[in-house]
Amino acid sequence: MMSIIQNVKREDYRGDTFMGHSQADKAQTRERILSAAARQIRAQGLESLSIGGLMRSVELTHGGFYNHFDSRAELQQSALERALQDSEARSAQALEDAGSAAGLARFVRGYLSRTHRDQPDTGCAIVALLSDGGRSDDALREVMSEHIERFFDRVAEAFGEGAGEQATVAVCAMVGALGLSRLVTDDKHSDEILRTVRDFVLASAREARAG
Amino acid sequence: MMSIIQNVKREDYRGDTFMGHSQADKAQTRERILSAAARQIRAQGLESLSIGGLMRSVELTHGGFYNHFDSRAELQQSALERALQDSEARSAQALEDAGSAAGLARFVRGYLSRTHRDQPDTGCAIVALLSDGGRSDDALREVMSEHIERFFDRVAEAFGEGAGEQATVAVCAMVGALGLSRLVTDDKHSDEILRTVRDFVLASAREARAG
DNA sequence: TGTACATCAGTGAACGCGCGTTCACTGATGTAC
DNA sequence: TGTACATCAGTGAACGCGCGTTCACTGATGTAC
Repeated sequence: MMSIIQNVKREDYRGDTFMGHSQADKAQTRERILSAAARQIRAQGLESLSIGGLMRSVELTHGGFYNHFDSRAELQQSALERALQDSEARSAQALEDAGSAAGLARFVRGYLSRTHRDQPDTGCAIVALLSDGGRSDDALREVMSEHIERFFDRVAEAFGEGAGEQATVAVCAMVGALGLSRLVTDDKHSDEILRTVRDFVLASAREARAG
Repeated sequence: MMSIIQNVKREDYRGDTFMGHSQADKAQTRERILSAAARQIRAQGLESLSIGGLMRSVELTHGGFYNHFDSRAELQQSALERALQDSEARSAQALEDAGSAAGLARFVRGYLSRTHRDQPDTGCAIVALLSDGGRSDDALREVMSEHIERFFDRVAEAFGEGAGEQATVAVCAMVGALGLSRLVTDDKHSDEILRTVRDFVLASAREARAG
């Protein structure tokens, strides 16, 4: 009986969630935990990470956590880095052809889209963790700061030479708009904030690249 | 012996922290707790509120908390409202003569000052709790949303008729700039963000009021 | 190819700890006479 | 004015609970022969 049940479970798990015991399997499990954590902190904040809840969300039990991370603190740091990388990769992709005006416009439209507003867990970690950053220890703060600097640099590059100040304003306006649009409960006003700032940034970028 | 010590303590407390037992005394104690909580959540977030820590910070013991609030949840709501009112009162004061360009300029300079950046606990609650808001229950979210709407309205009014979009951009840029300036660890860059956005908003306001 | 053994990812009970909350108690204040 | 009593803000021990962390154990996998 027991072995039948076990076998059935094994079948179900194969290729699904259960990963076997090879080193590659272990790395894959770690990846699933980390990926879930990176989403969790963007949705609910750095302090919302609980080992029990996180492991449950990837259908494992809490004890196994320590096969992959030394402590909750290490997880927080890794999850923050992952969350920032995730969102950086996304914007990097959009800005890939940053030399072209189209790339920049595509990035701005995506950043200030309703989709981005409504899916914080897969979106920009800087906005998702804007208030959390200042409350963390120096190591976490430094990680955030570096990614923010890169964000500014990337946008400045896309805006082009001599438009550094316009790029700075654009980044601040985009970050503020996304954050505020997520809190405003009136959908129409929330949409309007996104639209208004999007149009402003697009116009500013056109002007910068033309001038 | 005991009574002497007691008397000494009473003397020390008189007019200092101990408040007696009248209704006014009770209200004053509640006020001290609430005021500390409103600063605490701006410095460390809504979830950082602990009854023990809070009561210790106003030099009382945890048990007495329930003479003033029903639960931690009620405290969070009250503290959030207080924090938002605190910061709204500040900006209202600066914008008091919003009809004059000087009032608006004073507000913008104060909002994007290093002082404001370096003292989140007494500053704008919207920025301090920008990421926390979305994680709270509907009641707290609604409170934040209403204050955000008022913030937009106030600034729009100061910008004047027909400059609603410029006002929207200004609010987003100010919120983003303050939040980002708090995370950037390089002081020079942090200052530069504040300065750049301040100059942009001041110019935008001048233009709006002139046009 | 088949068998015996070692490895180690994952399990789940157990731990100490800090939290929110309750409650019996204290003692200074305000009130009634 | 002085005295006896009621009130109630504040105290601190105690509670149940969920958390991070540990650890003895399981059993599927990979390896040695």
